[in-house]
Parts: sequence; structure tokens; C-alpha cells
Amino acid sequence: MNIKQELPWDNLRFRNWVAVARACHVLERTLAVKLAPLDLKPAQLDVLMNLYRHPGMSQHDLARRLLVGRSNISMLLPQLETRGLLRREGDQKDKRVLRLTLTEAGTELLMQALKVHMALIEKAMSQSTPEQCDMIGEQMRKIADVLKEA
Amino acid sequence: MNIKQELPWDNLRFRNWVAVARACHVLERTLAVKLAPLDLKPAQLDVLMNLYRHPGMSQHDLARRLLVGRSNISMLLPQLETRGLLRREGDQKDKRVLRLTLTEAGTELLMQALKVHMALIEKAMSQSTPEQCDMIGEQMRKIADVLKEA
DNA sequence: ATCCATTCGTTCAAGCATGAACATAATAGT
DNA sequence: ACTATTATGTTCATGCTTGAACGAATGGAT
Repeated sequence: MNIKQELPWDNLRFRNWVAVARACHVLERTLAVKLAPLDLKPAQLDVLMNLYRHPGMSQHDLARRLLVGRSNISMLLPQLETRGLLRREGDQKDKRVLRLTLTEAGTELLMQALKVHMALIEKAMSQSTPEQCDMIGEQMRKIADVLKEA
Repeated sequence: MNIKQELPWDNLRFRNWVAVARACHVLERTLAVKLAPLDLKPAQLDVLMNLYRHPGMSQHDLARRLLVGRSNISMLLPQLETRGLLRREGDQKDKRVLRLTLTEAGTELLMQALKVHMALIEKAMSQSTPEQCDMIGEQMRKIADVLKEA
């Protein structure tokens, strides 16, 4: 029973996943730096993006979409609301939920941040062909699905 | 100038990168849960893995390899050292650096954690063919390289 | 030999993310 | 109608990560 043969470094999937994790980490850190001039963190950008695409979301829905705890959202939103980037309005039918919408200023800032984010991703993935890029996206969506069941 | 045409949701690379980031996030969280019984966090596992492969590393080298601040390592290592998982011994030639090595217990725990990690990655990437898997790894390594220069 | 810059590790305060505990509101069962 | 269960959002204590400031050690320039 040679343990070396079972070590992950020799394993194809393991080594390649490590590369994925590293790339993610690097891009996340780089994004944080490039977003600093806008006084925006990656996590906050995620919030704005999701509110733009799904106006009227509840905090709970937002948390699930961001794969994050509800408390995280509760801590995160007041900052953005104070900055006038979004509104929180109580739902009439269900007085527990708060409906979230971007303000003009929020949309404006989002657009600026998206330029930064886009440019970074373009630079990162410019070396992949469209076919490769699609294949990667497809595989990653499968992975997320598989793990969500676990 | 229709702004909608410039929005990222329609952009191939953007959408597919979002999928990469989500998959990474999900796998990281899942790993944290599965590693909990061993009383080990993903970041700590990364430390053990790197020390196993590169015994005698300095803290500075470890930090650079993990893409993390030096202070992070300084905060992280004492816990692991107290648990008897690794040793920190001063270098004779350069009295600034501390040489890091795994103990028996550290190696032992690492092996158990690797089983968990491997199983998770196997499950995640089992739907990709070896060719797809290699391609993904190759592209991701390119991305990390491109961004490191930025 | 001495000074200056650089490198390595530590400490500290600040910001984030998490999970548990809680309060309030809605829903289902009886 | 009443109770029990579930759902939403908040608060709090904890732990992780970071960047800046620091001390100690090294190396190089003069």
C-alpha cells in the first residue's frame, strides 16, 4: 500500500482544481484593488449587480443568491443604503420582508464598477477561445449544481 | 450608444467567469463544512499541504505561495504549532527566517484532510472528461499568470 | 567600519463573514 | 380562534484577513 500513489498532487482533477482556486483568488484580490477608487468592495458589487438584475428582491433571496448568510446581508446593506445606493421598502403584503431596489446613484456607481470588472475579466480570459470559455462556464455550472445537492 | 449592448450579462466571458467564481465559492464552503470534524479550516489545510510539498519553507515564502499577507501567516501558524502539527525552527545562517516543517501529527492530519478534499473535488469534477479537466487547468494557470503581472 | 536600505517576522486596530440567539410576522393544524 | 411551526430580518460574540507600524537582522555602499 504505497501512499504516494494516492497523493493528490499526481491526480489530474486535484491539480487542475487547485489552478481554478488560485485563479479565482488572484482575480478577486485584483478586483478589490481596482475597485478601491470607487470605495466599493467585491461583495458590495455583487449586491449591486444582483439588485440591478432582480429589482424588488428580499434580503433573504439576495443572501441565497450570493451564497451568504442572512446576517451578512443585514450587516452589509445599511452602509449601501446610507450612501444612497439602494432603497429598502417594507412589503405591504408581508410585513416581514424588505424589498430592495437600486437608486439612480446606485445604478450609476454600478455601471462604473462594471467597467472595471469587465475589463479585468476580459484581460483574464482573453487567452481562451469562445469555445473554451463556454466549456469552462458549462463545467463550472455543473460543479455548482452537484455541490449544492451535497 | 445603447448601454444595454455593453452590459456584462450578455458577455460570454463575464457570464462564464461568474460561473467559475460561484463554483469556487460553493466548493470552498462545502470543504469548510466537511473539514470541520477534523477541526481544520481550508486556509489551514493549504498551509499543511504547502509544508508537506516544500519542507523548510520560510513564512515569507509560504505567504507568497498562498497569495496572502505575511501577517496572516504570523497569526495562523502559532495555532498549528501549539497543536503540534508543525515546527518553527530558526535558520542558522539567517537569523531572521523561521524554517517550517510538518510534524508526524501534522502529516497524519494532512492525510486525513486530503481524503476529504480529494473526495470533494472528485465529486465536483467527475462530470468533466480528462481532456476538459486539463483544458480548464491550463486556462486557469494562464489567468493566474496574466493577473500576477497586472 | 558605518550608515542606509531591504527583508523577515510580529503586533495591533479595523473591517468582514459567520452562526447562534432573538423578535416579529405569517402560516398551518386543530 | 388558538397554538405551534416556520420565515424574515437584526444583533451579538467570535474568528479570519488585511495593511500599517514596528523591531531585529542582513547586505551593500562608501
